[in-house]
Amino acid sequence: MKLKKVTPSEKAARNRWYDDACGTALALELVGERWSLLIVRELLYGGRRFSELKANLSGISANILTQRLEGMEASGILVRKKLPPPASVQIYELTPWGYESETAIRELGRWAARSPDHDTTLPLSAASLMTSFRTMISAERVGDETASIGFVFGPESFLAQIANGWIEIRRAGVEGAELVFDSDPMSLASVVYGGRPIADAEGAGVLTVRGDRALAERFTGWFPLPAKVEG
Amino acid sequence: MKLKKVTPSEKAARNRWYDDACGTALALELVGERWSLLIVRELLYGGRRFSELKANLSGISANILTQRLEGMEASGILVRKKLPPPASVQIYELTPWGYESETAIRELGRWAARSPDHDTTLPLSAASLMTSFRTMISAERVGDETASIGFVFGPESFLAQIANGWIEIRRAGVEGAELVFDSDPMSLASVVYGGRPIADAEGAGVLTVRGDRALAERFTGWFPLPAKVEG
DNA sequence: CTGTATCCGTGTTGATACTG
DNA sequence: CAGTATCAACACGGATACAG
Repeated sequence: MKLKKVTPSEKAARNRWYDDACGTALALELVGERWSLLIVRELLYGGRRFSELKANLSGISANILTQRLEGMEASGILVRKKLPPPASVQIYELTPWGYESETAIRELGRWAARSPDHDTTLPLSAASLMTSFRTMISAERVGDETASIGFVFGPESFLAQIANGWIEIRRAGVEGAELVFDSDPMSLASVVYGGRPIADAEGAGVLTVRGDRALAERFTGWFPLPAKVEG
Repeated sequence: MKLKKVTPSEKAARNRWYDDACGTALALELVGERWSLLIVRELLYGGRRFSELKANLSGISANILTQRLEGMEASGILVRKKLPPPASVQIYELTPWGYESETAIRELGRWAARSPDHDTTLPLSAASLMTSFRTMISAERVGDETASIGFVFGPESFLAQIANGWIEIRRAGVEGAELVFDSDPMSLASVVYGGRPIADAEGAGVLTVRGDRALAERFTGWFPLPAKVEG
């Protein structure tokens, strides 16, 4: 008789455990495997399809992505959904509890941004950049300004609402925004975090500004990077 | 001619990278390997020796502990120190930036504590328990109380200062504390998080209370666990 | 076209035994 | 006590083949 085949989910279930009541240890069991937390990051602004995830996680292979999605579905971090016809496509979406991991994701990023090894010139996904805005925004610098700002990155678009020194972001059309950046994530990052002047990026043809240009200039100063540790 | 030998640190240096400017991705490169963040957790209250780390990280093997300590030393998260004679022992201690990771560690723990898989009856190190107190303390429940509370776990002891609804903890002798718990981490956890009455734990001989007994009773109510998600 | 399963080479991880 | 050496098991990622 053939030995019972071990399915991937069974393998995941008996994965190594830290056997530790500490919540941090459990967090590492839940999302500590390679790629897991970056997948969650990509889902922070709404459900995504398999191929979108794969495209935004440069270097991940399809089988690993499948494994991670299975594992995190089993843990209750995300769910598979079938969009109603005529779309009828399958997407992966965070559960409400899955969305709650954003704070931890941001705190990890805030901490690591001070590393001597942090390199802001590397590629960046749209979701990373949006999350970095939510992490790095300085309430002091924003002051009492309110604004509605759109971001277009090829097929993806986001709408940000600035209020009370804070920024809320969701995937949405940019209609009605006072200001719209049309760019790619890396180029916008080079302006906001790399100090590149907007005019240079526009001149290089990698960024377009529509709407309130003065607001655009102010916006780029709202996200100070923390001082790096001596490295 | 012989090929150049690859040293461990060189190996670590060319470790797989996510190639992502996102701070969270960098954090995962820095402390995302198995055990790394738990080692940091053990160091949060001061430098520890190799053997103390190994003893408190149940299941880690010596070679892995060595690798992780090397890697995190290279990343600037911790340093090796030789204590002056007559101690003359070597300890590993977080750098100031390493200590800053505590916020992220706590947020991961806070998030995972809501998992259906969270099991508060598993073993726990003293550092985990102290960190969980710092994570879970409810300012509302503490109110305006101030107190000095000691914890003795065999050879380890900690001193906590309660003020402004918050708790600061350091390794120190418990002399002068208004209240001292003498126990082991799991037993104290069963009282604070498991609802076990202090009297039962004392009756079972796993916990001793010295000092302000009424304060001890109040203390056990200051750390509400978040509601679990339906699992 | 969108995923999912399987094979395979390689590198990482961990248990045990061992050394200064 | 503080690690190293060795070796087996597993995880990763790429390619490819398959399924809805």
